[in-house]
Amino acid sequence: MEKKMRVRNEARSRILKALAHPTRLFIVDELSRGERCVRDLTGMVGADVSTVSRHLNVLKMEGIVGDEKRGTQVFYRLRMPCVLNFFTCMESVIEERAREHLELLDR
Amino acid sequence: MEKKMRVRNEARSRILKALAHPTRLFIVDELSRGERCVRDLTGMVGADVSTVSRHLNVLKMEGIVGDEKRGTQVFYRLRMPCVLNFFTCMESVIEERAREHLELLDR
DNA sequence: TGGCTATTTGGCTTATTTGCCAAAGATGGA
DNA sequence: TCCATCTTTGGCAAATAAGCCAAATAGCCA
Repeated sequence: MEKKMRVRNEARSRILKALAHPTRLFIVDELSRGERCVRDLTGMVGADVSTVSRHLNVLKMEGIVGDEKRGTQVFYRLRMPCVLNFFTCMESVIEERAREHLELLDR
Repeated sequence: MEKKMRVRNEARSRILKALAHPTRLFIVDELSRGERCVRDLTGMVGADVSTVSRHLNVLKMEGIVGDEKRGTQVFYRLRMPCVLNFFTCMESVIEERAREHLELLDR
C-alpha cells in the first residue's frame, strides 16, 4: 500500500513536471484549439526550433500530446484534454491571491 | 494580449512546479484528509524535518496550502482542494498508458 | 531564566533543467 | 541525384532544484 502510493506519486509528479513550464503551457493551450506543426509553434513561442522540439518531446513522453508525421512536417495534438480543467482551478486561485495582495496594499 | 498570456502561463507554471514532486504530492494527499503538523508529516514522509519544512514552504508560497501556528506547532491545511480533481485526470491517463504498454508487450 | 520540543533558515554539494548552436536525419521536388 | 525545408539530436554552459547537517528561532513550562 505504501509502495503503491509512492509509485503513483512519482507517476503524477512526472506529468506535472512536464506541464510546469510557461512555454509548454502555451503549447498545450495552443493545441487545445487544434493540431499544429513544430514550425508554427516555433513562430508563436519565439524560441529556437530545437528548444520547441525538446519541449514537445517532454510533453509527448508523458502522453500529454501525440504526434503524427505527414510529409516533412510533424503535427502535434493534445491527448490529455482534461488538463484544461485544471487551468480553471488554478485561475481561480491566482485571482484570489491577487485580490488578497491588493487588500494588503490597501491598508 | 500576448503579454497577459505570458504572465498567466508563468503563474500557472509556478503552481504546477510546486506540485510536481512526489513528496509534495504525498503531502497534498495527506492534507486532503485534514490538517497536519510538520512533525507528523515528517514521520510519514521519511525525510529530514528541514526537507519537509522546505517542501511545505514551496506549497505555501503558491497558495496551495496554508499554515497556522498553534503553540509550538505549525499546522498545515490544503487551500486549493481543486487540485484533487486533477489527480483523477492524471490517473485515467496513467492507466490508459499502462494498458497501451501491456498491449505492446502482448504482440 | 533555562531547558525542551517544534520549526525554519544558512550553507553546501549534487543532480536536473533549460536554452542555444551546430550537425544529423528525413522527406519531397527539380 | 541534389537541394531545400522541416525536425530532431549532440554537446555544452548557465540556472534552478533537492537534500542533508548544523545552527538559529519560537513558544511552553518548570
